[in-house]
Amino acid sequence: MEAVPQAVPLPLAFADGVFPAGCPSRTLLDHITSKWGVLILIALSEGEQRWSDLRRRAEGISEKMLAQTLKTLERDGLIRRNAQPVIPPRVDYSLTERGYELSGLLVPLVAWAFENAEDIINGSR
Amino acid sequence: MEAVPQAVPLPLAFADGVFPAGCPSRTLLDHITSKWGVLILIALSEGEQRWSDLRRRAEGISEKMLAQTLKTLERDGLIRRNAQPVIPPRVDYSLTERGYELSGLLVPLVAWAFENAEDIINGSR
DNA sequence: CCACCAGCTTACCTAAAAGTCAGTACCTTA
DNA sequence: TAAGGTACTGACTTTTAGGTAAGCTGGTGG
Repeated sequence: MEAVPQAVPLPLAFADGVFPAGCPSRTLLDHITSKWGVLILIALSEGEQRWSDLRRRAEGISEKMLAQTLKTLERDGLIRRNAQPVIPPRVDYSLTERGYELSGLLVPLVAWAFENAEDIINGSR
Repeated sequence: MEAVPQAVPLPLAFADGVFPAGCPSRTLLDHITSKWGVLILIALSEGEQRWSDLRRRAEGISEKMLAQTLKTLERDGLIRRNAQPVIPPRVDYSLTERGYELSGLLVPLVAWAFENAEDIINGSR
């Protein structure tokens, strides 16, 4: 690895961007970077899944938080809820276009975290 | 925009990845996706900055949370603290290589959030 | 006739995150 | 002599996220 650059080359328009308090992007960021929000979005990036699949996939999530997180993401237009009127009930969740766009950015981030986590958290600097 | 794909084409190795509870990546993810963690990392992606700059940049942050967030990110090896022994004190913060790597993934995410936030949060679906 | 499945909702409670505010050190400028 | 800038720390309180556990629906299998 080469020297660490002191300024980022990425096209930034954050001059007065995300930083102001009360900016809507703060809220949106809170939703998608919430403890379970990321996991759900990542899980759905692998394709449509039903309630019980998600519950199993996002290990440790409670039903309450699953419901809450799904509602928030649906309200934000990131995921789609498809309830089939069958008995026993069957509800499928999937990403919307917008959610898919987002997950494209989220997946590399989570992958990076996954790769670096052990080194970082359990010492071995 | 075309049809929404049902499965993501990205190379995923999450089969038994981030999802297990107690996995270190959950902790790391919590650090970097914390309310202020993202903002600080993004701010530093624009280059080295001192304490008071960051305080102004991440509008609304308290001194306590700034200190706490900086410490966590430093412990994770994502940022570097450079204290000069001058009076009045001067402390500069910058990204490490690892932090720079991460910010490369974070910046597009935040940019996306910034662009989509208004639409999403204030209706106008 | 009872229990069970899936997909929730609700009420209640705890723990963790974050805010408030005061204080500290040291020197400079008014 | 007093106020102010910089980079903090610590005590205390509030807010919010999250966990636990129970209940509901309405057919179906035992």
